[in-house]
Amino acid sequence: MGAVKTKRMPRAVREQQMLDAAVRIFGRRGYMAASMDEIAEVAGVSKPLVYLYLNSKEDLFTACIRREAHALTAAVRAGVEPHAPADRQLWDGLRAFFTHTAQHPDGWAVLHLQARTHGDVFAAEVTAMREEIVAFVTQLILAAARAALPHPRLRSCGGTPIDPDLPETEVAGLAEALVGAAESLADWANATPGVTARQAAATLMNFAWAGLGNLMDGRPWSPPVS
Amino acid sequence: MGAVKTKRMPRAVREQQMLDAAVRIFGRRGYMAASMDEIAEVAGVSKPLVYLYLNSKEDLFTACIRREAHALTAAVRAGVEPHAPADRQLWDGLRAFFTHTAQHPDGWAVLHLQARTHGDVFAAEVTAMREEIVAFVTQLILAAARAALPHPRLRSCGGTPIDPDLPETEVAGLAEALVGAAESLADWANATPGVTARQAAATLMNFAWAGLGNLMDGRPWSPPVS
Amino acid sequence: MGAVKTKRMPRAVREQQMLDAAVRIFGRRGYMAASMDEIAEVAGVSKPLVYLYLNSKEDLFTACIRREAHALTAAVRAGVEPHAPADRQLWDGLRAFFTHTAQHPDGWAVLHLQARTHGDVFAAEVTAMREEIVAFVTQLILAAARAALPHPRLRSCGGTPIDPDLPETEVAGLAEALVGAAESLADWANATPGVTARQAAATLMNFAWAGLGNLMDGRPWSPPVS
Amino acid sequence: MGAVKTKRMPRAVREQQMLDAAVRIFGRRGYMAASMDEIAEVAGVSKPLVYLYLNSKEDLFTACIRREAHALTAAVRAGVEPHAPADRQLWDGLRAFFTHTAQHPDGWAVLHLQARTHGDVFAAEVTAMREEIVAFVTQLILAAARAALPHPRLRSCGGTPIDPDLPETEVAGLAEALVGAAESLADWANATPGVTARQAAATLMNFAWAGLGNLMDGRPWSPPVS
DNA sequence: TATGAATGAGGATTCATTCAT
DNA sequence: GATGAATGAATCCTCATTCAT
Repeated sequence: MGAVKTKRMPRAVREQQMLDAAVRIFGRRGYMAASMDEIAEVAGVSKPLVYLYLNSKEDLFTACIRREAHALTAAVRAGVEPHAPADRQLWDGLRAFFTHTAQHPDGWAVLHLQARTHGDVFAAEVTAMREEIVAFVTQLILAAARAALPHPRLRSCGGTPIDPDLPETEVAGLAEALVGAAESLADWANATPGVTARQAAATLMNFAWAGLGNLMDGRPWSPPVS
Repeated sequence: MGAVKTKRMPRAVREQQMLDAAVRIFGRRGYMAASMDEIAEVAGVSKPLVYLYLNSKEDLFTACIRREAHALTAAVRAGVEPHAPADRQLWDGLRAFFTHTAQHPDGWAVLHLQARTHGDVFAAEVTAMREEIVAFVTQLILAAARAALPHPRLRSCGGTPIDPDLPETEVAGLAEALVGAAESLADWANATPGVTARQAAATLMNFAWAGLGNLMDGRPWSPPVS
Repeated sequence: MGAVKTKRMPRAVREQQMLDAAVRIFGRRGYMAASMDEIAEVAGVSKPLVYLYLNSKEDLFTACIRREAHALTAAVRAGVEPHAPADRQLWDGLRAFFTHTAQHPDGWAVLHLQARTHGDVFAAEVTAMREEIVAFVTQLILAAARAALPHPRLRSCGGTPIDPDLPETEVAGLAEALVGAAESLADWANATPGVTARQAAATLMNFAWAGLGNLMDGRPWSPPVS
Repeated sequence: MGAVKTKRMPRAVREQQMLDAAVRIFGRRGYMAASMDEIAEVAGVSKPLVYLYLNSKEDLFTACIRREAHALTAAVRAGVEPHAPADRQLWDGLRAFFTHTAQHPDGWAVLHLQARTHGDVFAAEVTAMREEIVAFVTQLILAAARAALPHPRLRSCGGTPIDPDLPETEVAGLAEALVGAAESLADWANATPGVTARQAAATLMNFAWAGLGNLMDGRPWSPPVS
């Protein structure tokens, strides 16, 4: 069942094998339900070796989170051209994101489901990554807002914050919503056969960009007085 | 510690005490880390009684999920006027949703974090609720689309799906995105001091309604040819 | 092999059974080599019950030390008449001591061998008891010194310390030596067939009270007829 | 940390380094708590080399005991002049003993604490050494007795045992007591700041040679000026 | 209705020990 | 002569679950 038993590998290689196995098991069973026994077996290695290299279940899980977080952000970064217009950057980033989550469902489960559910220590680890992404999205939103400056309602105000209707908290909320929607769609795309990364990205772009566009146009939805 | 020890309560009351305790512990510790011992203690009851009434840890957790799911959907339903216009319904529903999740953080944690992380059996339980909400949102989207029917591009088509540009999967994706964004914002609002349910709802309405509005207007964002 | 399996005992009884087993195993195997498994088996009980009642191996060992220390000091105290002359008190105390250590070899091993060898926490536990005994002996030595006051060289000094030749550290050293000798003789008596508690006590009285020098002078201390 | 890593040492040297490390670790952590890993690290050597040279943990511990036992008896022997009077021999021997134990606390811990606590095999090893010392002390006691022969009560008996009041067991007990007192005082002196080897020896000489009774008579044994 | 007493099963972790180079 | 790589076997401890009353 486990990996083919190859003996005497250099440490670095074995460590990757172990992380592979761990991500798989943690992603499928959950942090607590995962047993070090199973992880070792899937890694094709004895349990003591796992401890020798990775110290403890906690450390192993942290290592998984870090590796997967790094892989995900790297994938997104690699998909984006830094100097493209904001909508293009978002589109590219989302495609990269959905592609990666579709190709690494266990890693995505580790990040999105498991890490946030098993203690602040682990949660903090993902939060760091998430904040990086939220910051990236926030920047895109602001860039888009700046691009929309010629709009009459905005033209007049040349300072910062760009728009009184877009205070910091509001922008943070928008970014949060967008990221949350993306995360949800990733699960949905993985669970719904026939939905490609491209389609998921298109759906979200439609949803978000058109919405944000209107926002920038100064036509925000306004709550009833109630 | 735990509930005051009162003897000989009617079964229904005792059961609620147990579920209260269980939701609290499951929500805070997670399904696996929660111990029946602690739950019984917090409930102010002996462990065998918990088993007598609720059978097993699994059943207890399921009961928690059901109760909290029911409470949440009931709260949302209670907040919405069925015959109001779609945007009003969405606005009311979101406010009810954010209010409830803010007031029942442990219940929300059970539904949003724990139930989805510990096996398909539990996940299915939330999925049912989620689908109900997604269906509700889907309906609102379609209602909005219908309301936009006078629009030239849509007028001509009288069947279902209403619009060739809005096939079923697309609408499902949009609803999914909206719900996902709402879920994320609930966490964000709970974690960010000073963000009220109303603000969270407004943020999401801005984000979503304006976007959907544009969509209905036939100005969808279109992906670059790449 | 273990105790007869009797079910459903009140907690206090079971706890004593567990301590009995633990003292036996700890005394024979040593703290670290003793396994909770074996202790549970010898106690005729499942392992979880041991943990339920006594928390951890450490706590269990501490409980053993305390119980045995208490039993030993109680035995010595019970053997001594508080108002008898010093030599009589010493004689009685030693007999009680050697009798007890002979009858509870495992308890004695726990106190004398194991507790002192496995970490300061445990050592401190015995040290408390030992200091009590050393204090008792110190008192006897001082009492004897006072009784010897009529001696010309001592008569003249009526203050404290009674004798410039017996400063505090010196007396402490003497008491330490006596107690150490007693401890050693307890092991020796247990290991040497045919040596009774009475003989061990007599040997030590001779050694300590009369001194080897006096012994040579043919004036050995002789035990009262009792 | 650990010894400086020097490569390619002759076997004998390496072995001593290992024993040094082992005595230190065994003395401080105890036999069972000591790990071969730590010993190897402190010795500045890889674990397989330890096994290559010393076979097993058991053998390593035995080697430690032997080396330390030998060192201790050698130190005592070196301190004693074989043809001096008995009291002088005892005095010198004790001083050498207390000096050595003070200078080699880890070795002393191995002999006095660890070796006796972890199984008969090791205990036997120390017992051998102890018996040698007890025999030496026994001889001194007998020598002293012979020196006291002119005493009326002893003169008449020319056989062995020299004195009906000093049968073999009795003498053995006295020697045992003296050795036990010495061992205890060694611990006490090591633990009590400001107590020198000389003072410990004097205390024990007073105690043993003169006896508490004589002490009270104001005739304490006094160390030669040396 | 309610519980004190009890356990089977399993999980994380460590350690002495050995290959293969 | 020396070591990085690897493991079988225990050990402590916890937990969901059930009797017997």
